[in-house]
Amino acid sequence: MQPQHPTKTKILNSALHVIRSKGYSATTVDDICESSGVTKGGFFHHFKGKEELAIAAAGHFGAMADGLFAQAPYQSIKDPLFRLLGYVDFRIAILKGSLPQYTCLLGTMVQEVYETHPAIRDACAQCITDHASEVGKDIALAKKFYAPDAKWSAESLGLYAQAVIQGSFILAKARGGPQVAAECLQHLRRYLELLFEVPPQETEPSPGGN
Amino acid sequence: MQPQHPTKTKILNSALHVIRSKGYSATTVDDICESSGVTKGGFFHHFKGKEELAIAAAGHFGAMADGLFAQAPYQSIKDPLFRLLGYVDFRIAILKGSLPQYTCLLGTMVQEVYETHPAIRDACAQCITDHASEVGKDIALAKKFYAPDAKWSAESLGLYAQAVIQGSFILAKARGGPQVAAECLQHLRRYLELLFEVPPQETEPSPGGN
DNA sequence: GACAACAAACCAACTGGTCGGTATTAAAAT
DNA sequence: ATTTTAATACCGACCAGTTGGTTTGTTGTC
Repeated sequence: MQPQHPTKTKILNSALHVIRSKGYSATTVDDICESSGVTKGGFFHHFKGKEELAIAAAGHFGAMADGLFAQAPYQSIKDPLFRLLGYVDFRIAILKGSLPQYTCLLGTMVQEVYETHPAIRDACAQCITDHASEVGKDIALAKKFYAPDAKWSAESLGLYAQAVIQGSFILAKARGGPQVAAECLQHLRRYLELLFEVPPQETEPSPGGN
Repeated sequence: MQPQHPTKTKILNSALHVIRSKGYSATTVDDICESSGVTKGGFFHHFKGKEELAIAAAGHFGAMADGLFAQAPYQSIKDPLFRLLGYVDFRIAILKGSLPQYTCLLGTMVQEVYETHPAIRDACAQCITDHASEVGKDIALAKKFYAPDAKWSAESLGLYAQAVIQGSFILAKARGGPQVAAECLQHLRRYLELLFEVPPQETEPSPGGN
């Protein structure tokens, strides 16, 4: 939101990476201090404690993700259905680099702290829900045009997409690489194509993109 | 496998529950000792350390799951396609009780330790893969009969199902209840129906009853 | 009396968090 | 213009409690 202090941002960015690779409980405040080049005093000046950091990190991650998807090329596609498919393709495309780079902080954290740290859980849940309903907007539009009488709700399909994404990250972690995740997202894409009865070969109605 | 010492089994069962509710890193050896009524000496008599416990717990969980699904009622369905759909329905049906009861230990642990404890990760990955390929058997059979020319592989669809299941657990944890998970699994079921072109209303070809 | 199965006191390393202090900047008072 | 005040940002030694793990001791059984 605000420009924010560079030190605080550095801490948050470090938290993003460290927590995604070690999990919340296993990352120590010292880990984050070392990784961000801040001392303990500095850390506790900006955050009341580890839990507050986690909550802030969830928000930070959510904001970064929002920006990433808002500026992604698929947003220029006019048709909501193909924009939706573009979203899935984009999620496949960003499965690059090391696991902690493309993995989701929110899914990682909720799973660990859902019972022990309700405040962190709620922060994660909020961000996930927001993202799901953002995607859900396109789903709702696509439904209106292509499958107005379908039994399923746009909201539940949006959540389903997130479930697939989160689950594919788990498999990617288990197998040590993003290939399974990509295959899972291909299945998700196929499901959407089937639901909306997309003609088999039609990939994209040539918007303006590459 | 072997009858195993009752104390060891008690420890493993406690580990199952405690780790699923607090995660691997956050559960202490003392937690498990207290929860299982064993002292530290007893614990370290049976396990070299926390990591070995986690690996054993993964195997224990996998074995329990194997038993659960092997004896589930849907196994009596003759047709592999409807047996597959029965599997999904069964997974929906067992979403009862508190979150740590129906949640998956393997998915919880890999996500936390995939980088820091390769041995645990591999144990989890093995169990998940085994379960996926067990389900994959029915998928392969169903494919042979109902969709022999489909482009997707039975293996990838089996992994996809696991991804959906794991992801739906994450959403359930975030939202504090199993309802989202059930809706996600309904989408998975619908995907399978669409892939295999199951007639809309046909639910089950009446095997031997519920 | 040997050995597995446990009990429980104990330990060194680590963890989240505190605390007194310093550097820098900006407003306020002179 | 200069001094005073004060607030912010940051440092790093320190602390009390916890952690995984060890050690020594006890029990029961073959």
